[in-house]
Amino acid sequence: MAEAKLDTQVRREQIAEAAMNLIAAQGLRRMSIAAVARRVGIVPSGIYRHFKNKDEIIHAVLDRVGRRLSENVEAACRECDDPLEQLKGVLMRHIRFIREGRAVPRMVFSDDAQTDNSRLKQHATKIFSGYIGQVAEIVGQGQSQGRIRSDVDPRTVAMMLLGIVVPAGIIWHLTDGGFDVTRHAQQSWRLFARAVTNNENIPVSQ
Amino acid sequence: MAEAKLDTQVRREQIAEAAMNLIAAQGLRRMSIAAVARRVGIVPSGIYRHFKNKDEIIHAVLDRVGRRLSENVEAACRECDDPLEQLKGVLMRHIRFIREGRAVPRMVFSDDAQTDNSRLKQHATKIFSGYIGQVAEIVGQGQSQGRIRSDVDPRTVAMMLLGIVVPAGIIWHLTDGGFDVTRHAQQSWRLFARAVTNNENIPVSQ
DNA sequence: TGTACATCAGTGAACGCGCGTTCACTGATGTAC
DNA sequence: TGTACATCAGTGAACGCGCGTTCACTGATGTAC
Repeated sequence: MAEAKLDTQVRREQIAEAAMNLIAAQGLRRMSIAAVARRVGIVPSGIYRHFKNKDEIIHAVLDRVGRRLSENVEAACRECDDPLEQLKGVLMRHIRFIREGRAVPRMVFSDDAQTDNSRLKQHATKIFSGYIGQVAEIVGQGQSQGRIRSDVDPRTVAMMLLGIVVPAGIIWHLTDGGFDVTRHAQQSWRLFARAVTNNENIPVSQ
Repeated sequence: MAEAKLDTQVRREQIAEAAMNLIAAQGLRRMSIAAVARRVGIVPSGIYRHFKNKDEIIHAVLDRVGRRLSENVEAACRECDDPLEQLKGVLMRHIRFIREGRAVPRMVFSDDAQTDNSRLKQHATKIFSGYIGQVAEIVGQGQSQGRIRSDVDPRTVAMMLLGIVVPAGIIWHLTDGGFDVTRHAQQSWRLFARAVTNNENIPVSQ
């Protein structure tokens, strides 16, 4: 093959990216060293020039997922000022990830991550609760602006928003895309907005 | 070992039960033929007297899970007449499953079930949407009784109820039980009830 | 500018492990006579 | 009631496969002189 030699920093990026895409498309189980190597254009053993073992690759993927989720929230916040609209932005962006097959839910649910390695579990927990924390912050702002009811825990609200996404993503995957996640998100959003806003305020978006 | 010989009907039950418990406790990945055999008190190859292959065992487990979820809904319906209270009953029972480590979420999310075998995916979808359908029926009754808003799709409401359970279950597993799912369910229920009830009606339970 | 050398990304053969599954067998159980 | 036989649950050795990982190697790249 005589593949071009590339710097290990570049390869690490490529490998993590390939691994993430494989997990999104086929699940953690199918993310084998061989499959990742093939995508990168390298021989399996070559992977070990850049990562100590498979777990390290998964950690790298988790970092990427965390970064992507974080960017999601930041983009939604930049888009507008109203916290409620920002929450809707986060929701719809996440839904778009699912629709584009770029969501990595199996990551967190996967057996491997859950039973074997407690370091992976810890890392996944960190990513997960980091995301919830960011969303909860928006909720908190909405509360101090009087836009969102103050008698609820921001983190509970954040998790409920995630609760719209997760089961929808599962069905979407199970039915190979044969489920209208966008419609579901819009319908759920109406309910969600009604639940969290002060009764006085009618939510801006339908 | 000279294990006592038992009828194949009995063994099938035992095997499916053992497999389900293994999946609930350790995930589908760890549910190996060897592990199931050990629990049943049989040699691995003995399993094949009662099931054609591993997939058939998973199908049997899916049937069990479906039956269990169904019983859950029926029990909640028997308990009281108010549809809203019934929904809360379904929610809290599901939460109890999680707390007792008897929930089998990884089943549905698992990589194997999702990528490889489309028959398993179909079966999982059937179980999943069957459950949602049952809950949606309660919602429909609530709507015709004027207890629940009529401007929402019953299935969307059902999925939202599930949306309270699923992410909570994930965190519960990731943190080895270090997350108060009951508290989360109660908090979420308040929001949920506020969203789905007619504004006129104040929900019965706090 | 040209040569000698160190660095290090990529190679391919080989390993050990766990797992699902097969197969010829054993021996207990229940039925036919 | 007692014996002969068919049935079939349980056994253990063996298999092939995929996978993660190791290791001695090759050869391109970039630096020192």
